[in-house]
Amino acid sequence: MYRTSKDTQERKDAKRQLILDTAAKVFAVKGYHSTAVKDIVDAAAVSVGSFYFYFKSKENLFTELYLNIAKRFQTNAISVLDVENFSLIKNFTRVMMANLWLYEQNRDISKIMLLEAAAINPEFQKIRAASMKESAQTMAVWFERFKLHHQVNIPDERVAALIYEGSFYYLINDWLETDAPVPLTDYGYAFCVYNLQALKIAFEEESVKQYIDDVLEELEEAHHK
Amino acid sequence: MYRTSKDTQERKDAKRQLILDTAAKVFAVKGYHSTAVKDIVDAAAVSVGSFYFYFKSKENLFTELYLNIAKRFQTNAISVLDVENFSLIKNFTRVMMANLWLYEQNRDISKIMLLEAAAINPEFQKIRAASMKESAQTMAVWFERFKLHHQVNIPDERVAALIYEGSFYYLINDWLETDAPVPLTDYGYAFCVYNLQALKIAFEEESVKQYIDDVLEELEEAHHK
Amino acid sequence: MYRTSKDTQERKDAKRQLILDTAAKVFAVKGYHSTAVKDIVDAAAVSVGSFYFYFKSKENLFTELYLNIAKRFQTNAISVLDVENFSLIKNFTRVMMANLWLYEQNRDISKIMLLEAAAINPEFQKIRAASMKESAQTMAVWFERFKLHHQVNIPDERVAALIYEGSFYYLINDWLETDAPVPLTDYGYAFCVYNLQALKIAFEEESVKQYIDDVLEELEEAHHK
Amino acid sequence: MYRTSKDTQERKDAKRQLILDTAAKVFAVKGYHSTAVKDIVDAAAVSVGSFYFYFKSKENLFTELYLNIAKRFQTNAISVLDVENFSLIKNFTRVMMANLWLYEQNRDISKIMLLEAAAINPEFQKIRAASMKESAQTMAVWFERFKLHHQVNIPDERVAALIYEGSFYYLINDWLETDAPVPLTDYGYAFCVYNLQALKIAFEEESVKQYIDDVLEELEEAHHK
DNA sequence: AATGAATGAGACTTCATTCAT
DNA sequence: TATGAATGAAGTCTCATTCAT
Repeated sequence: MYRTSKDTQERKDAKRQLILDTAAKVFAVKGYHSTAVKDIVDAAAVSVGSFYFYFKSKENLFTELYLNIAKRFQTNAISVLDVENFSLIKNFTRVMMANLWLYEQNRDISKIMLLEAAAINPEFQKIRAASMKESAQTMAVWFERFKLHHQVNIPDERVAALIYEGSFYYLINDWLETDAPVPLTDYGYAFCVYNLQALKIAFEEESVKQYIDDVLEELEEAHHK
Repeated sequence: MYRTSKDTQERKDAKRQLILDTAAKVFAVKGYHSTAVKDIVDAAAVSVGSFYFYFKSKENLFTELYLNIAKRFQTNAISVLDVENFSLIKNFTRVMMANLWLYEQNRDISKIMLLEAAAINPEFQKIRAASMKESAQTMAVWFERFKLHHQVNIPDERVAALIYEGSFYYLINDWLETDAPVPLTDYGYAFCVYNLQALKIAFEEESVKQYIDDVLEELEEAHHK
Repeated sequence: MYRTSKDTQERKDAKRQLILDTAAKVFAVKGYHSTAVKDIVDAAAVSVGSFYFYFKSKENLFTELYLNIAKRFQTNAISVLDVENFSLIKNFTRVMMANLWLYEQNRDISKIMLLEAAAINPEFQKIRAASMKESAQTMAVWFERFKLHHQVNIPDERVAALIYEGSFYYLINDWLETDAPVPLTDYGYAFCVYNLQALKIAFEEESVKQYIDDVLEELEEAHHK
Repeated sequence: MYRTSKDTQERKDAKRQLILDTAAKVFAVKGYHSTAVKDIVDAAAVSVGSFYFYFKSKENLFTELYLNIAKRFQTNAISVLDVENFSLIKNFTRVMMANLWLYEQNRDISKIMLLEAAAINPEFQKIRAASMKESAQTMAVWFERFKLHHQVNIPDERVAALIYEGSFYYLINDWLETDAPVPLTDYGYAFCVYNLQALKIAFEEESVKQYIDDVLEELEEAHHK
């Protein structure tokens, strides 16, 4: 019994993950409300019973999906930081690009984060609001540090953080609506410039361009390993 | 025979509007999907039959609501422009504030625009996308003009327009989630500064502050008439 | 007041008849259950209120329509009889053709009689059954008389009457389903032969053909006056 | 896991059939349009969900019911034929009686076939018309063969087939309306005589009576096995 | 662990009829 | 008489969840 329990656990985990991944795909295409549990289990080739063995409810599954993704985004942004050796400008640019890159890698998931999550139901709003607040908070801390070390002009860090997040999400959102999307790098530079200038950070265009190329290359490399 | 068709028409219009307004309120509280037609008609104290006499379907009503609002925002922004006499900076600041002000006036409606509209169903996405595209287009034209007349730096107007819209919506969104919201003017200045700087427009802080005060006063005045 | 009452009455009757006629047309196209009162009043360009001023209910209107038609058919058949001067064969042939002719003249109405009337609701069945029984009874009396005056073989008049009616209705029914119907005379002869033979009545083909031509001519003539 | 898929399948089939049979009964009493899905599931003691698990819609169920019956009637008629050894008269008589017998066995279902099916809705008319056309076609082929082998007089086989079908359905129809119906044999002879004579087929009364008795006995026997 | 048949609350919508004008 | 806005009961169907196997 004990010898097989590890295998069993692995199989369980795999099935759970399969349902989670499939759900993400289906939600992205049909939207949360237009997706029936049956749609998910059919696509994943598992039974309704299994679905409810692994997840308490449809909403529960969605919440888990949402929080998972939120975490991944946070992690991804941090992965490109090198606080010790890089300048704030470089780190900021790298974070912006890392986030754009991650969304580009996961169109399906992005749609869920941005479009669906907003309208599940009043209860879910709280979860979403908390997650967003946390994310903005991280940004606000950054902006504080900018103020300490740079010649910047940010009347209100919290507002700035929100605006930054919004600018990011809307850009992505538009990109998701477009069927044949433009490559990320085209958006990237304009996006970085807009936000760097918004904070009144002085930068050299060539440096920023270089930072962008570098971080994208790194991310691709890490991804293909 | 009905006394005068004018009376009747007026009563019809009033009832239709009542349903529309009530629906906006209920949607804002419960969300589109959690709101049953029954909830709306109960809140408006009309019968289900009346609902379907005035609107083809629940989704249809929502679409009308959405497009109405979109139009109002467009109109409101234009109302504060004075292209002949005002500088671009002044006009831009006024437009930004007019939009913020309108959302502040209509919390319910705003919630619908931003949160619900994103996830009605795949068909509705098209309507929403078209509306958003139009809105961004207006902004992009503005940014073109900035480039002609000012010392600015906008690598890509379309991206800039999207980012601007996003910055706006996210700020509002956060404000909607907060139960005891901060007065608009506090957000306003930080918001204007962020976006003016983002375009690398040189401005004097005091002038911008003055523009903001002026336009808010005007809007209030026009509103109370 | 009194002077106009006759005019008023005429106008009332005309409107009532208009609704009745229009209803017949709409029922024929959409069927009783798929036809809404609104469909009828729209087609007749009258108001819902008027409809309920003249008729107690939708079912009531249908019943009246049905009984009207049933009566017209009875009357029409009788109109071609000449009991004194014509032989039974001639009279029978003339009746068969008169009925076929009347249906051909009123496709709409026929559809109602045959297809819709059968499935209004359990209550209406009684009305319909009574009407049909009466019609079959008339036929049964005829067949009695055949037995007295001719060399015929009819084991059971009631069954024969039913069968005759059925043969008639089914032929019409098929003709109604066909989009480009064959002219009546083509059906007529085969129909008459079938039923005359069924009763084992000896007849001369040429005479029957002549009877058919004569009666159709008469009916057409009477119709165009 | 379900013990055996065979058991499960059997239970599924049984439940499906239960719903089908119950629906037939309820439709026969209340008529298609007056019967709510709730009426059927209550009568069958199953849930609404089950109804829609087994059938796509109320109309769908009805169509299946209708086509099933149509098929059974076709099959039943063929079962009494013995083309090799029996004369055409004998075979024709046997078919007529087999059909009458089957309706007598299934009053409920018959009512559906004859009365309800005519007025479901315009779309269903096509299904019904096709089914009836097929049935009449079978008969027309028979009549062709009569012409080849017998001294008959059928001016138009297609019309004759329609008339025959009509005579049959109307007889049954009347019998369905009557609360205390006459035994079948009483109808049977008169019916056979009418149609044999209608085709001008010479026959001996005693033989036909014998054929009738024989086939009814056979059918009863086969039925009780 | 797994299956999928079964459940039933609840959603949307229609439409015959009423009634204020 | 005439109008058509208003009503709400009733109908069909969906789907998240449960549970016997």
